[in-house]
Amino acid sequence: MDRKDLLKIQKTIASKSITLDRFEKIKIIGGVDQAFLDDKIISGIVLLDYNSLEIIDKVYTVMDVDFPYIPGLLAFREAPSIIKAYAELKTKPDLLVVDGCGINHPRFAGLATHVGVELDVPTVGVAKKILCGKYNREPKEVNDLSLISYKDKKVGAIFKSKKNCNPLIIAPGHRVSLKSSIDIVRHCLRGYKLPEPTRLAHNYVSDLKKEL
DNA sequence: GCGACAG
DNA sequence: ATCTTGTCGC
Repeated sequence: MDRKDLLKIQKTIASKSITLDRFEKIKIIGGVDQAFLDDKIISGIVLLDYNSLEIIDKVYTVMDVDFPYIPGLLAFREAPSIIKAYAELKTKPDLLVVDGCGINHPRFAGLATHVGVELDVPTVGVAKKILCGKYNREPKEVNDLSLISYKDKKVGAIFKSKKNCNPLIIAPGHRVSLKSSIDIVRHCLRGYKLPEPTRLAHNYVSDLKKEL
């Protein structure tokens, strides 16, 4: 498959993505992240109780990396491993927080959207850097935000989650509105820059990496 | 043409 | 993402 085929796949993914709230009341939320070890990719998913944000369960998978990192095509590198890890879960979360872009992507099909559509699961994307789009004001005060537009569409928000930390980029992945995406991430903050699902998933895979 | 560019 | 100690600043 050449680049053209991959872009076509992303356009199909984008056409299937939904930016409306199509999820059940959240009781269990999941966070997913990746770590790399040589030519292996480790995906870890952590399930948390949405109210207490306490860990309920964790699963992980290890796969061979078969695609390079190319901005805009991250999903082809990381989604297969995330999907495999998701299949290992006995209990499925009501929504998954993915580290990376959602619809705030050149073709509106970032990693969170890609995974959400392929699994038909509600997802929110949380990235640390902006891939595309523009916003009017840099949020400086904690809890402040500015909406991100791309090709005349509101695709996400740049949000100041913690003092002295760079703002987060929040966007709908699939089956979640922009407003809910922001509310959910806010709910999951516990004094750290990253929301608990993603933060704990990151700690999980980095710990696994040491043990393996 | 030039620069930017999730993890 | 990853390689890595100390260090500046809240």
